[in-house]
Amino acid sequence: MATKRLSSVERRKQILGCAIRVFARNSYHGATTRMISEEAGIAEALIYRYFGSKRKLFSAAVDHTGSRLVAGLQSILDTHPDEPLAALAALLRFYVDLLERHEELAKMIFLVSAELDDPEVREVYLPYQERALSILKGAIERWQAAGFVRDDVAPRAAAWVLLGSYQLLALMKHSGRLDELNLDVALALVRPFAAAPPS
Amino acid sequence: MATKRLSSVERRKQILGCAIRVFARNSYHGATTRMISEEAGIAEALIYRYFGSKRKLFSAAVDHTGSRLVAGLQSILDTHPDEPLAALAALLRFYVDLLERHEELAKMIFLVSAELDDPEVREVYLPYQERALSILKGAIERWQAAGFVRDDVAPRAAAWVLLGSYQLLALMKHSGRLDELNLDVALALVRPFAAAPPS
DNA sequence: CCGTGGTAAGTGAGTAATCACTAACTTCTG
DNA sequence: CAGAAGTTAGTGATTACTCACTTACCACGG
Repeated sequence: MATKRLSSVERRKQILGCAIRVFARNSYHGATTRMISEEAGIAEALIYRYFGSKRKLFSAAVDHTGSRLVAGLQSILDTHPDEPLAALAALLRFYVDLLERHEELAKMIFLVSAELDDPEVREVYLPYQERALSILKGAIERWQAAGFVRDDVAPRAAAWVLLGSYQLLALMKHSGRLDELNLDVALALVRPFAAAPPS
Repeated sequence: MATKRLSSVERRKQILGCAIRVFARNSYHGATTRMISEEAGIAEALIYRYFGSKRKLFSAAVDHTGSRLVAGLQSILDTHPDEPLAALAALLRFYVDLLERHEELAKMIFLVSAELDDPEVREVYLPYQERALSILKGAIERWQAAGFVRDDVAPRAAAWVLLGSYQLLALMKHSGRLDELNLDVALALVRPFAAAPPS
């Protein structure tokens, strides 16, 4: 077709992006390699030159998603080292931004959770989840030491809740109820951490 | 085959049960009508006599799942009308029980969330979700009036969080980390409601 | 008690379409 | 011109779904 010729690394990136979009819209089994090739404007066979199989392509998509999630969390908690309230607000904003401006990535995280008994998916995704949990746990421990967060909060448990918050927002979004995400919900998610009741 | 002859209502129930199991294991697109017929020990054609199409069968499975979820919530909050702590504990136990003893149903809820941009699925599932939210919201409002729950908790927002808690537990379960669900996590989920810090 | 016929329950053998994937080919570009 | 980038035209297997058919059940007349 009128496809421009790309370098192999750029083409790989492009195919991966298109694949993520198609997987997000149709789930793994619902997406076809033909759909992906059409989204990318290339011949179906080219996918196999770059990724070998549909399954490996999906694994690459999961890997990309996980790495973006971890990178996002890391950067947020790095830029607010000792401002828990700002950090938590930024965390929620990060989630919402993911849901609204990077819908494909958001859907992928949800999709991965559903496809989590595929061994290959587990192997790629769970390490990222573990890193995300440990990043959150570390932040909570630091805030506890600084007296920002109640002492009787268990850091690992709180990390689970913060990570899981994303699932709640995603559920609201996919239900078409993200508009209900207001200060009330944010407060309900964040309140248990406050050393003193927030103003 | 050696299939016993059943009445139409019993056969319908049996096929639905098998379909839920197969859908839960393979997601909608991953499950095939052949798999379902084999699970039920019947000819594939019989599925179409009873349900018309794979999609309608899935809708029936979603409907069953939603109705079980709502019924469970309703019964829990009915049996603990003015004991918020007992009710919340029962709620978490209900979720965990769903995850451990009715794995197919648990997986279905997760699966529905992922398939939520299919209009037919939305149409079947969202009303159940709305009912679940309003059941939870009603309970929280009653507890507030009785002084069990802080006044600055927004009932609808809290209902979202309680409903979303299930997603967190499901994520832990599918990650193989349900063993981490201890008092700490339960407390992190429930603490924001307490009028006074729980003992 | 016995057949017996009507009907509901269930099956076998397909259909066209689509799936993931491949081999042999062409075209562009440094 | 060599090799990398990309395509064409298929492969057998599998998909959701259908149709013509058979079997078991049961009310009812004798």
